[in-house]
Amino acid sequence: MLKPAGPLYQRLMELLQEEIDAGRLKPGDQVPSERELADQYSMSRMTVRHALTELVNEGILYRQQGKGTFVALPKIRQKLGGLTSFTEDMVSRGLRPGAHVLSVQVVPAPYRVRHALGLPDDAAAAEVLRVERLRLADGEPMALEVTHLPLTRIHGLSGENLDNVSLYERLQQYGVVPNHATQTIEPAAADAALARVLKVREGALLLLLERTTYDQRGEAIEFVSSHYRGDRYRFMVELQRR
Amino acid sequence: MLKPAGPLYQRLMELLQEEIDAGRLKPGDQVPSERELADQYSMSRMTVRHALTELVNEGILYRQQGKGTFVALPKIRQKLGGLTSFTEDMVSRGLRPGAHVLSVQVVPAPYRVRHALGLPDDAAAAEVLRVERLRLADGEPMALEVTHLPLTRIHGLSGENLDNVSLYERLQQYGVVPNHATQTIEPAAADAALARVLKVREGALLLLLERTTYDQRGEAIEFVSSHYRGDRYRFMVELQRR
DNA sequence: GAGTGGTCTAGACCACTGG
DNA sequence: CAGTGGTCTAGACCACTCC
Repeated sequence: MLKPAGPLYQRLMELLQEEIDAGRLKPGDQVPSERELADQYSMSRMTVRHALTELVNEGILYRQQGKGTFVALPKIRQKLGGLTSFTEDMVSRGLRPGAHVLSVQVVPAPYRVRHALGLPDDAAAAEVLRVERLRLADGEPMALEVTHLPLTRIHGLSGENLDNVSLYERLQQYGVVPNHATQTIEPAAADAALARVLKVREGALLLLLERTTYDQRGEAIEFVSSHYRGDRYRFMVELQRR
Repeated sequence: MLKPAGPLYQRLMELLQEEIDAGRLKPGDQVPSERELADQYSMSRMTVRHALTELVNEGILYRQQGKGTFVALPKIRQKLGGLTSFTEDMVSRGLRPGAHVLSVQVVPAPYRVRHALGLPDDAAAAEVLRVERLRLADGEPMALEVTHLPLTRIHGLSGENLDNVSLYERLQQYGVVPNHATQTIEPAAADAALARVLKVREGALLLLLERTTYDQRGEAIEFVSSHYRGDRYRFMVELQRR
């Protein structure tokens, strides 16, 4: 039966999700037609469609005009191109995340950072908070992460207490809510400095991830440059056809 | 005015898109309220909502309950985690794509490929078409790409005429339509063989991309392993918060 | 209180699929 | 042909924001 809380369409979504999780609806199965569901749960067809549309967008169901709505294979049901923090990323891999803050400074933004964050083209006027953190997984070095935050958005955030803390969670307290990001990935090799902090040999394979994160309005809120150990980290992404 | 073709909500989407492209609606601007648009174009509010919801999903607009609907900054409006072929990828980078087929064979699927494609755990029973192609951009080597296709889906596809052709386009003729994919990315170094075909020095930095592509039903249709030149290629992805 | 988006109804007709 | 999803209407009330 439908749970007694929240919008109707969300309750129907949960109900169908549970049917699938419990195996009562298996991949490839046809779900009841929109008119049947509307009758069965005493709601209008538009409300049923709302629920089904959301589940289709999440890749849990798929529709075929004239035929019906069906349960997709489990593989689809992974998070698609999800924007996650390092903390969330490690937890989802079954690792214990951690951080050591190596340095926190207010610096004039270099050209690349100004460009990524959309700051004025005047280094003196464009100051950013630069946070350099060694990211750990199960206590071992995983990545060296350098975050640049425009000062305009985070007046109070000084550099204390960033050990073992998700910076994303901290930013939310300032009303800075990540919505989406663009990321580039390229191969790199460890120089002497990187080799020392990451505990790998010089020349070891690394993955350089550069990410610009935006809020809902499309305003840049951080630029992060991270060197991940190639022997410990493999980047995963879900791609969706349009 | 509204164009005289296709569903109403799509015509409204196009109209708003044009207003934005033409600069008559700028980032941060509030678009007319749903009730205003409904009045103005003589359609129901639900139809207006349908159009706006799609544009919000595409990251072109964003909504704030109680306040209004607004135009997002242009940065958002890139393709989000789009599943593209090598051909499309190169074209979007302004490069001329090409391919040299190095080998086409029917082989028993190795363990990794069987696993990725969800084939039976019996190498003899699980045969795949293995296509090895050198991918070019502006005539220069960009990547060595090894594609594995389950034979069950592509009875007629023999190995000819795959030069300078999008394999995706060819697959569509067999009713095999890519819908989404999972991809992993890790750093690699060129061994002697890779160095020779990619025209880089041995030990040069590469990016190893491994992709499993699925159709709408969630059935795996290909497994591709590609070594990209690190000096020419940088992987880009858009991440979306959920 | 006025205006916004969020949810919901009870119908309708069209386009596509399959027998 | 019957059944499916795709589009559309003309209302309604709720939740939230701002004044």
